[in-house]
Amino acid sequence: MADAYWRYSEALQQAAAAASMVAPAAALKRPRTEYADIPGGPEMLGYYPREDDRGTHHTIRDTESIGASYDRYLRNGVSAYPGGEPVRASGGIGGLPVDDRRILGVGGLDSRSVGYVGRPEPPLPPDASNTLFVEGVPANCTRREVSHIFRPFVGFREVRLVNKDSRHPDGDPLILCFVDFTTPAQAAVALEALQGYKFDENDRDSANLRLQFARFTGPRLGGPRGRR
DNA sequence: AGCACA
Repeated sequence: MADAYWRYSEALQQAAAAASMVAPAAALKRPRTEYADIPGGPEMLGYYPREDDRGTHHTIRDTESIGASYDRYLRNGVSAYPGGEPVRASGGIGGLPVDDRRILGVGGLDSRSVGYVGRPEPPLPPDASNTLFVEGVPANCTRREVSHIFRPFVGFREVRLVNKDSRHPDGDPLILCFVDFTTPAQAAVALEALQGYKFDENDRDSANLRLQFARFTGPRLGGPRGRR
């Protein structure tokens, strides 16, 4: 898992470096002659002894070229960088099916929850609800502990734990968990991010969380077995 | 479909 994460970081750096190398805008805005006579010029980027001559403009230019490189990187995608295996946007980190688009695009249309890089929000499933149904919570788990897991997610409202008897007479008591979010989109973010979350990373039992959208109880939704 | 609270 650490391996996958490491490769991801490396891919980002290499992609950015490659993009800046070939970006024509960068070549135009950085004439070789400017630091051809400066020993170790490229390493001195951002440092100018005579700031009255060079400061402002060059700072802006550097920012622009970096932005251009990043734009190019975004357009081409991670898999465009030469060499190495492509890193997929939905690549699982340590087996976790984490979709970084959903994580980065937290909140989506809701301007109050903007705080990350804006990305188009993936379509929500038709059964999406603002409440998550969570299975796999250990029996000795407290409400406070579950809250610690879900609280960082934008739109988190509250968590409810419900004790249920095991179907088997000798089984451990089961804990059902419901987590409320403000919007279904915010619930979807937490669902994707915490799917398969290992509650105890040491315990061999390592209860994994299974998250779904809570289904609506009671008479509605087109009758008892209403499939539209 | 081991889905409850309002």
